[in-house]
Amino acid sequence: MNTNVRVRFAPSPTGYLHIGGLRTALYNFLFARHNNGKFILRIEDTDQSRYVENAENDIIESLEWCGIKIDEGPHAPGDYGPYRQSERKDIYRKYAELLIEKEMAYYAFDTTEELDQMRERLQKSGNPSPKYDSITRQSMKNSLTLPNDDVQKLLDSGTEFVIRLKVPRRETIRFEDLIRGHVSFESKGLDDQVLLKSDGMPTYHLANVVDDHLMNISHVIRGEEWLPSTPKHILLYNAFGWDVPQMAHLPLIMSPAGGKLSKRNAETDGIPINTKDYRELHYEPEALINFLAYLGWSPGDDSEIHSVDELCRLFTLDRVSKGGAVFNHKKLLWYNDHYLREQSNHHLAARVKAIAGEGKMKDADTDFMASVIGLVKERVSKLDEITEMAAFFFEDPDHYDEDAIKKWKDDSPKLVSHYRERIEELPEEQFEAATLKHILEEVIKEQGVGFGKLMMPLRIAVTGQGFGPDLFTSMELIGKTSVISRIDSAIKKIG
RNA sequence: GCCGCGUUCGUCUAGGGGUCUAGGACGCCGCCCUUUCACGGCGGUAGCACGGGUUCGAAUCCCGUACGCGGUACCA
Repeated sequence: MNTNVRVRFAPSPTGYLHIGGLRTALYNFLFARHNNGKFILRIEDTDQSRYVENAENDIIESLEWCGIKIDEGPHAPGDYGPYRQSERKDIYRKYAELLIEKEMAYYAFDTTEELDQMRERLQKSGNPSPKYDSITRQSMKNSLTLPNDDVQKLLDSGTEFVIRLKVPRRETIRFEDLIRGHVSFESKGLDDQVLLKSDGMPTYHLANVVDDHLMNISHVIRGEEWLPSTPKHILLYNAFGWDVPQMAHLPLIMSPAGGKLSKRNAETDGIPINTKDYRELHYEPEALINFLAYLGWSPGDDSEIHSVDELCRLFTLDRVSKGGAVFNHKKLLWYNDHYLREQSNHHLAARVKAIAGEGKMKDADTDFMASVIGLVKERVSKLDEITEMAAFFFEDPDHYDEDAIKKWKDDSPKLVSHYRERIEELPEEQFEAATLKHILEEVIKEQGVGFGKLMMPLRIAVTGQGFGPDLFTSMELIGKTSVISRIDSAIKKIG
């Protein structure tokens, strides 16, 4: 096994950490851990026009929330920094110029307008995707067509320029993708990619190759959207005379509506798109991670539940699938309720209190809250649902559920009143589930009715709902005084 | 349009020539449990995109077709 595995997650800070990006990070992390390697975070902030202030922090916090630990990155010093590309600007320029020396790249002075004109002209003559390539570059303004003196003059006068990769005219570029196997591209389909922009910043293509080499990256594991630009990267590695890292292109995460999971088509399906949204909506990070791990990968057995540590042990790239995977929100919820139930009542009690709004729930006794949670936790799939489901333990019902109220019949007030009389006689310390149940049994016997005839109206009176946890245990928890006053107001309000 | 990558139940997947009348999970449906709603247990529904090869034998290998997705920027 390779002992020098170094992989990187290289997001651009143009927004919050996308759920697809999170999975890419996760696979990189799992791969690194599985192979005793390093997981590196590199911030690809070379597009200054798209920079978003808080993005970098969000990326780091989101990864941390998920239990993905960064070995090297902007806030985790290592031997290969800096880990922000904007801070490496000079490096790229040096390497771009090296390429010019090697005649693998050239200066180009074309303005945006000239580029547009070229594309328009070519499009008119029937070329649907005009490229700046080995043919068109001959009629453009660059150091290949201009006399050396003119080039020097332009450079000296501070004229804006870019550096472009000189893509060979006819060459087949092949590489072995760890997930897809043999992949090949013809160079004639590639354009002379800009490597260094006119603002002096590198494009992704240059920066990524230079950094992966300088940072000693062994495996490039990234989304499939990068597959078509990989031949350009191979060309660059070859031009520099560097070894090409192992490549692995991950299948995309798709929206149920089809297409790459994006803000527009995912949120209409109720799928949060940013990792931060999952945190704010109180999803369990373990569930998200477990779910995401299985979106495009499986260990090959029938298992479904694994902790991050187990995933590290199990994860291998050869078990990553090739086809895109549709995000299945229901399954995420299934994972979520699994991880929720795994937690102790007391632990959950503290968490619920922390997220509860101002009110009795926030100030509740933790032991009491834990008992309540024991009753409701198997009925919810997300933490915040507990606050809704458990509300009646803390507050008297302020309204009665419409569907439930249909079970409140003409004889309900009478039956409920009988029960009320009986439990009122109970001393506080005997206000217990078993006793409460026993009394109900006696009442229905005396009245000659079935269980449900009293049960449902009682439930509605006490909880306001037609469903919920065991009523007797619930009443015990709510307490005698409150239960009786709830019965009284139900009889008054519903009739 | 061109280039590339894909295609097993609705969804995520197992499967790498015979053990596949294709296995698991989510979902859905039914039954059981039950004071309700859940949990749980049991059972069920549903799939190898299509057409050609190769082979004694193909979900598995090859070639087409269709469909899907991605790319086609001085964005990543």
